[in-house]
Amino acid sequence: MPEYLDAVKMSSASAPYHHGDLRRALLEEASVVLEEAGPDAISMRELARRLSVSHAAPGHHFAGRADLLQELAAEGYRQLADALEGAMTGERESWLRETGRAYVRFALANPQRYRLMFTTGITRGCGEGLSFESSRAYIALLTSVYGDLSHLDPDDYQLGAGELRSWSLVHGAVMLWIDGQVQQSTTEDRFLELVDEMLADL
Amino acid sequence: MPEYLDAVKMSSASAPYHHGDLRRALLEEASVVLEEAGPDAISMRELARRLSVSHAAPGHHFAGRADLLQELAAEGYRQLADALEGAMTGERESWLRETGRAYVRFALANPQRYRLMFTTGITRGCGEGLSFESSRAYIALLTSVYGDLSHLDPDDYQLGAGELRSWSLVHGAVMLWIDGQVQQSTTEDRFLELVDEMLADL
DNA sequence: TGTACATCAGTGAACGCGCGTTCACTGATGTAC
DNA sequence: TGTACATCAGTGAACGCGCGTTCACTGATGTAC
Repeated sequence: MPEYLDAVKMSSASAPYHHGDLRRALLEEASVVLEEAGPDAISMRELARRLSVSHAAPGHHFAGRADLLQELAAEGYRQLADALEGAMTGERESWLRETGRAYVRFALANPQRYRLMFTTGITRGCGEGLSFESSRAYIALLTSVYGDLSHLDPDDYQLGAGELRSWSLVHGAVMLWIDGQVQQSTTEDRFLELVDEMLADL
Repeated sequence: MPEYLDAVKMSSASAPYHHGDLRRALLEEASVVLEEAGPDAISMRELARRLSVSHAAPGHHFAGRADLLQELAAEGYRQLADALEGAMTGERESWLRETGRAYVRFALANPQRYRLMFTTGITRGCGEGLSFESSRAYIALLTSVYGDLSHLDPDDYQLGAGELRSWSLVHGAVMLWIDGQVQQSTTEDRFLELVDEMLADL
């Protein structure tokens, strides 16, 4: 029983006037809708419907639809950054391969979240939280390619062939999979094997 | 002056009752809207508005919005297939690199068309025309990787690491660019240079 | 401990939007005789 | 060459949908005294 239902516990069977933690419930339900039907399927009214709440209620917790989507994306970038950073615990030689594996696994576990993060332009003109987390993920990616970044001047950074190659490889594989472009009969396990093979001699 | 305006030529200044070639005009205008604002921005009413025609008129030429989008996608796949096939005229060793370059250039010249083709699921349950052209493009891609495909049994084909690597690389680079994930200050020319570098030792 | 009151998080009705699709219609075109 | 008629490609009004957002409101909560 989710924590935000605490408010209901002691009350009668009829729905309580206050939800308990509608904000969190909205984010959780939005995640469900997201993976069920993609970013476009998320609407304030749909979420309200699913949570048996009036369709104006979400307005008290998010400035608007865009605000909610940014929050979802930020969550995703945080998880992705954590995963990438966590993949660089072993020896330096393994970083590139391991972050690649972690990257693809995150995306395949959260395909529509990944799509939201990378193909909807949600990072354009976004809030601080989102841009902080997405920067973290990008820095982790750069680190996996170059190791130490201390010699790198943030104000003078230019996209390089190294990170473009690695990022394109994982992003491409992931997007082909997510968008159903990979031959139908390929199983997820088989696909991951192929990805590992692809990353082995990166 | 587009050919479909022939019908207007001889008439007075007032709009003629019949358009001339509304079907073609719809496809052309849809291409414009597509590149201006992406696949989601294409609607039958918007196209009708732009062509100064009643909003029900497009219904006489396309079974529905999906039908029109499939036609746009099919056009794209035909162009892509032509470009890839055209890139394999030199010596065998250059095929992979040259098709890669052609692939990326097609996508960067038609970014939203590319998005329509690869990220909207438009090929699922599509008509013959579309699936024929997209197959042509895929076969060209396979040919660039393996050369002769005659030993390959179409009924027994399984996705291999070779085509996954090449396709992921170009698809990934292209999608990152199209979705604005590449550092803003990177120019298109610079990006193409990086892509060529990336493809040089494929 | 009790009460007044501010604040917060809900409700539900309403507005305005754009969309796809359907329908009876009508003007223009082309063909058969 | 002229005329009757079928066919085609438009029109414009209407229906129903879901959406985001706004608004005056009200019920619940928590705090000050």
